[in-house]
Amino acid sequence: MVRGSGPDARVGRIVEVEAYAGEADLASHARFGRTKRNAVMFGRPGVAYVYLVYGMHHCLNVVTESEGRAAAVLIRSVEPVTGVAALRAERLRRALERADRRGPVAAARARKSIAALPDARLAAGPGLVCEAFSIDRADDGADLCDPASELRLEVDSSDEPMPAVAASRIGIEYALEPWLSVQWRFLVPGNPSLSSSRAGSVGSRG
DNA sequence: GCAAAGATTTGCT
DNA sequence: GCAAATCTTTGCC
Repeated sequence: MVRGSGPDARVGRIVEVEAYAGEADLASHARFGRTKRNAVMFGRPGVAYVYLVYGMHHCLNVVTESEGRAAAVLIRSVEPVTGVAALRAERLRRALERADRRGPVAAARARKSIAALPDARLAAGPGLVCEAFSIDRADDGADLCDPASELRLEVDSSDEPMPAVAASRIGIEYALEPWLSVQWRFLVPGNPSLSSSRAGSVGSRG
């Protein structure tokens, strides 16, 4: 995944994703049909579907199926590759934004907290990916396959192929079976940039 | 028109 | 371990 170009580019490897497959998938935003929010999911593939979750965090998805079929892949975790300083700076900027509303003590805590983060943890979660890569609703509908796009997907052929295992999806307790426990989360086992908060406890059976 | 819950993260108890 | 922050969408009045 790439944001920007030249020396200022921010680049990371996607190491954890979740699939949401069509209107029948009771865990998907498409389960109630087409809405203003999920409209791009029904459009052509290779496009970014970005939405605001819990009123505060953005999540990045890649539309996957042909037009009219509402499927997408949620980018859950990214391993920073280049532009690490910029990723950290953006995390810090966002943390300070939140902390400043609670006073100087909170701001100092936020600085310390971001500074202590290992590089690998800068985009270790769907909301954090969007913070570190400055992704918001402005990117909704962007063509991720166009090399000229500010935000895009690229294949690094020099990379070793990464092993992936399947696991159950996260944060969809409202869904019914079989959608609740279908193994549609895919991750690179042991990668230091995997999301941690709920991912660990839900269990990542391979 | 209003209440409730959500594909999350953080900070305090 | 739990609640808060905060806005979009659904579902019911």
